[in-house]
This record gives sequence, structure tokens and C-alpha cells, in this order.
Amino acid sequence: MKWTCLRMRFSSTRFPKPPHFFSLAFFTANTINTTKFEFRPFESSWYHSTSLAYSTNETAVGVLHAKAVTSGTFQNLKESNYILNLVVKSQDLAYAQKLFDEISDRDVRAWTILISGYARLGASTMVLDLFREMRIEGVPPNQFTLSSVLNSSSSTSDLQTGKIIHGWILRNGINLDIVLENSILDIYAKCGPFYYAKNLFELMVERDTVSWNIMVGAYLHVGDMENSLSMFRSLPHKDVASWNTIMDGLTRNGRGRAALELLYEMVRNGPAFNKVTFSIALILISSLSLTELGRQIHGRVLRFGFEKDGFVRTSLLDMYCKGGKMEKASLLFRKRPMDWSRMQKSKITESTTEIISCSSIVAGYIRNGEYEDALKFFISMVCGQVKVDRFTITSVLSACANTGILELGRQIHAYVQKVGHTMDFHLISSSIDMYAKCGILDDAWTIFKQTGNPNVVVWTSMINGCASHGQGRKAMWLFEKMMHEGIKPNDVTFVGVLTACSHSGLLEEGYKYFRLMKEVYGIKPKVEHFTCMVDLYGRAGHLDKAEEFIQENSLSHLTGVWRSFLSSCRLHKNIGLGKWVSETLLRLEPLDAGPYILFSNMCTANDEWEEAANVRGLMQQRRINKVCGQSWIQLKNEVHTFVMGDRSHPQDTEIYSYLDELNGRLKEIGYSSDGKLVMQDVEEEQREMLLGYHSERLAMVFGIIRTTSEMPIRIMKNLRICTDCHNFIKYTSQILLREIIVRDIHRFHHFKHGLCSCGDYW
DNA sequence: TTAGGGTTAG
Repeated sequence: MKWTCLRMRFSSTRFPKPPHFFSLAFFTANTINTTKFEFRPFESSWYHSTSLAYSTNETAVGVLHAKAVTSGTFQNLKESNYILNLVVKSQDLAYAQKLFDEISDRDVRAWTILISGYARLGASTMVLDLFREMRIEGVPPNQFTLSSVLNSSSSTSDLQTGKIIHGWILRNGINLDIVLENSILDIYAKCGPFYYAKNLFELMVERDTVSWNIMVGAYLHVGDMENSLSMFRSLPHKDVASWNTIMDGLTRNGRGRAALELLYEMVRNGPAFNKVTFSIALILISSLSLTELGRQIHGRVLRFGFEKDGFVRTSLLDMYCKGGKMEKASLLFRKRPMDWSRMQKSKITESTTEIISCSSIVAGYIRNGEYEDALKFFISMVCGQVKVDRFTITSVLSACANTGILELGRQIHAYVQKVGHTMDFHLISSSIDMYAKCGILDDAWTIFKQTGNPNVVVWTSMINGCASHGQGRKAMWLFEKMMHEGIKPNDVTFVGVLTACSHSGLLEEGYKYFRLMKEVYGIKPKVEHFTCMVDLYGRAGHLDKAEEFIQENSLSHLTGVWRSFLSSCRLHKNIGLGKWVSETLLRLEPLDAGPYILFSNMCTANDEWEEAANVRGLMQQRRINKVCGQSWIQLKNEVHTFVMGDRSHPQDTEIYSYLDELNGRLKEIGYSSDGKLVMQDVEEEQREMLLGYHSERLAMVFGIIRTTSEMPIRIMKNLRICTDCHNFIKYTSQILLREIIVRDIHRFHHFKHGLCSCGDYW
């Protein structure tokens, strides 16, 4: 099968900037038939009644402003403040600033409107500058101004600004009402030292439910679940926000079960749900994988009429995505409100709800391993002019990494650079992983080196990159450096470093790290870690130790562990033991194709042809499906996929003729195929092995034909590479002086001058 | 005062 849906390029035409609000507004104001607005300039009540309806309608705002200017009413302070407020609500601060500058005799309200606009966008420098300017102009800030600045500091975690305003309030002896006091408390609760929030709270003469809720949140923020719960229990009056705060905090701190109990309690004895409760409840249910309960909550959402709320919609959609119910999620997505198509026609969609919904869907496909669907959906987003933000990009890079679609990954990385998205740790680790998994470890290194103070996931991505490319020592060096810099490794980091040790035969080091994980970092080993250890012993040839480890740790029910062990039996040609393990696996996984294939291969390698045929027969009798071996190569923007003996490619005659010729040339310099060496889980391809038309050879030859000699050839394969193909490619790299890179299901093989980076140890 | 999406392994 061949798929070529990736014929896309990112360019300025794909991602045009949206037309600037200011110019658009004036253009339409001058051309539109304004009579339909029934503009009556002196009636402020008209402005008032239309403000809400027009607050997101750029054209209407433009018309209002244009008319206000031409009729000379713009200098009426009350009217100009209305218009300013509308523009600020539409988030075009450049336009708002221009309007503001046009207003003479600006009052405190005008200043407050503009300040709150910048505050909502998180532009704290502008907020502070304006706050300073208004005082220089002699306009005293009121409680609304102060509250607005403080709230912005709190929502953007800008403690510094909050402290400055707080200091100013104290120095000027401003009378604090409860609202302002709560705003100050909220800043320290969210970003300040906890003890400061606690002291403020205890010093408050008057406290309302909001103050108590803020303190419950403060405890949650520092991870003190017990005190937050006990404070919640002791609240004199619990309102809906109190319940929401505690349930959300518990969910975020991994206490989903406790949060669920509270949710049930709220249904029985608490206040009615609001929109926020639904959103929190859906996230909670999603984190506990209780999709059925989620479906019931969906019913309640419909009964309450909250299905159109953006937050509730995205939480619902994400719950279905995380629960693997992609069809349900797509259905919900397609039912979106009408403004979608309107916006789609005019410019890039910037509705946060739509952007988040799209990114949830992309991530949902990826979580379910449906990478191609994820990429297709992403491309439809781009074609449908939906704004692509760094959340979506992070997911899409992960899809590129897993499918090995380097060109798309590179284009997306270039796009990130071009539009200047902030490279946060999620995006950085995703990019490192993409380059590493696409075979360009150097580019992964470049990104890693450019990252200041990488977090544990970034370190882990780089360690895993080195491990998969067989650079075990480098991975260990990185791991040591990470610990030296005070970053605590997590369970995934240990999987990476143990894999690195295993793939490079670093037995002692691997054992040391396994103990370090348990004894120093207190991480309980999971199946992956046990599998790495069995792999470590087995690969190094200590099959007895590997078996002992399995028994000691009671791992004999884990198929992954036996698979790894079997792989070591193959590597060290211990056919008898391998056959025994195959039988064990067959008992453990009677419906999985893998053990049958492995068992059959073991018998073949031991000249037990009849038994091999029996196993194959049993497999057919039980109608067990096999995974089809596929290899693919990307040239320019096309992905060419091959299966064994594939004749569907347009250039198949050329490919087969070249392959036969190459086969002859390799034999002349010593290559010979050996059926007994082939004992990998490459399934059906085995039987046709002697034909020499395995998918990776077809992909490789196609690469040779279509590229120039200095270009490395990069091939991806969905199964392990077999010994014979490994040998074939080694000889090819020698005779053609070509660098050939193969990514199989476990690791990379870099073939150069007749040698492979895995050292024939995989 | 309370709410939405993303990364590393397997």
C-alpha cells in the first residue's frame, strides 16, 4: 500500500496572516451600507444595548467608530469609552491604543478599560507602564483599576507586578475593600510564598467565601492535600466554586478517586453544578478512564443546556478522545456552532474552542496509535485555515516521529521558527524525539544544546535518542550529567538509560542504574524496567542469569519479558532454550501471531521442518492474523511503502532488475543468504526469504535508484530487520559506498563501509 | 474565587 497524502508545503500562502482588524474595520465602514445599523449618534442607550451583540463583530465596531468620528460624538467621553470597551473586548489592543490616544480628557474609566485589556492579554509591562502614566497625568486609580491590575498579575503568575501594586496600595494608604483584599490574597496564593498568603488570610478582618476558596486553592497549589481538604470541610459556607476548587485540585494532584467521591457527595448534598463543575467533572472522569460515567455526564450537560459552552465542549470532546472514542469525538466536533464556517471563509480560525478541539483530536489519534489519521486531520486543519498552535504542533511532531516522516517534521520545525512560537519543554522534547526517530541525531543534539536548563523530559528524549542509535556510552554520559545538574530522573528516563546499557552490552552499568532507581530514587520497577534487565543479561549472553532474574522477580507471566529472553536465545543461538521459551509464549498468548512465528522459526533453525509446519498449520486453523511486514522511504514529499515481493510500485521493473543485479554483485564479494540465521519475528516474510524480496530491500533499492550517491538512504520498517537483510545491506553499503540508515521496530542501524552501528548485536 | 488541548518509554 502506498500513501502519498503528504504533498504539502508550509508557506506564507498556507499560513497567511489574518487581515489586520484596524484596516479591515475601516475598509468595511466606508463601503458597507450603514443604513441597516440605524445609527443614532446621541443615544448612548443604543450603544449600550448593542455592545454585547457587537462586542465580537469587527465590522460593527469599525462602523460605530467611523460614524462616531464623522458625527463628532467621539469626543463625548461616555460614548468613546463604550467604543473603547468594545474594541478592547475584541482584543485588538493596537486599535484600542489608537482610540485611547484620540480621547481628550481621559477619565479613570478609560484608563481602566485599556489597562484591563492589556491585563487580560498578559502584557504586564504595558499594564505597569499605563498604571505609572495615569498617575503622572494626575488620574487617581480606583478600586476597579487596582483590582484589574492585581487580577492580571494573578492570572499570568506575575508576582513582581502584583508586589509593586500591593506596595503602592500600602504606601498610599488606599482603603482596602474585601474585593481588593481578596485580589491581593489571590496573587500570593497562586504565585507567592505560601506563608505570605496564609499570614494575609489570618490578618484579614473580614473574610467571605471567596477568601476561603482562595486559601483552599493555595493549599492545593503547594500540594498540601490534607490541609486543603480539611479547610474545605470546615468552610462556613461552601459555594459551587468551593466544590469546583477542591475537586479540580485533587484531580490535578493524582487524587482522582477522592475527587470522584466528592463529586458524588456534591450531587447528593452540594449546590447545583455550574459550567465550571461540568468541565472539571469531565476532566476528572477522563483521568480515571470512566468513559461510561462520562457519557452520563454528557447527558446532564445536554439537560442543563451547557453543550454550547466552549470549555464544556472541549472537555467533553477531549474526554471522548482520551477514552479512544474517536468517532464520538468527531461527531461532536462536526456539530460545532455555525460561526465555524463563517470564520473559515474569511480568515484563519482563531476561536480558542476550535483550536483546542482540533488539538484534542490530533492528540487522540496519536494516543490510539493512528498516526496517519492524526496527520491527515492536521493537514485538513491547515487546509481549513484553522490556526495551528504549539499544542497541536507538539502532537503532530510526535506523529512524524513515530511514522518517521522527516520532511513534514522538518517543515513543521521550520514553521515554528518562522512564526516564532515559544519553544517550551513539550515542543522541545517533541522536536528532539522527532529528529532522533527520523534518524537525524545531529539535529536532535543541536536542539538539545540550544535548550537552557532542560527539564527531565527533554533530557530523557535525548537519552532515548542516543540509546536507539546505539550510542550507549553517550546516553550514560547524558544521564550522569543530568543527575549532576540536579534533575531527578523519572521512570521513563530509567527505561532509556537501561535500554542504552542493554543495547551496548554495558552489563555492570545497567545493574548499577537498576539499583539506583529503586534504592536512591525510590522508583518501583515496572514491566519495562524488568524487561530491560532481562534484555541486559540475555544480550550479554548470561541466559542463566536472565532466567534467574525472571524467577526471582516472579515475572514468568509477562510475555514481554519472555519475548526479550527469546531474542537473546536467538542472538546466542541457544535453539533448545529458545524452543522452550517459544512454547511458554505460545501458552501465554494463544491468540497472538508472534509466538507461533517465533516457534516455527526456532524449529526451522533446528531442522525440525515438520514441527514448524505443524505450528503454521495450527495458526491457520485458529485463524490468527499476522502483522504484515512493511518498509517505507520518504523522497521529497512522498512516502513510498513496500511489502514483501511488492509489484505495485510504478517503478517495480526497474527496482527488481536492479535488485537482481545487486544480488549478483554482492555474491561476488562474499555475500550469501543463510536461512538458518533468520530467526527474527519477521513473520510471513521468512518463508519467502530466499527470494530476497523483503520489503526493506525493495525500499532500499528504490532509494538507490532515485537519489544521488552522496545522499544517505533512510528506511523505516514496522518489524525487526532480519539477519539476512542486515547482512545484505552491510554488503550494499560497502560495494556502493552508500550510507544506509534503517529504523526497525526497536532501534536504528547505521550501515557504512560494510559495517553496522549495532555491531551485529540487536 | 472555580474550568479546556501538547512531550519522553511501552
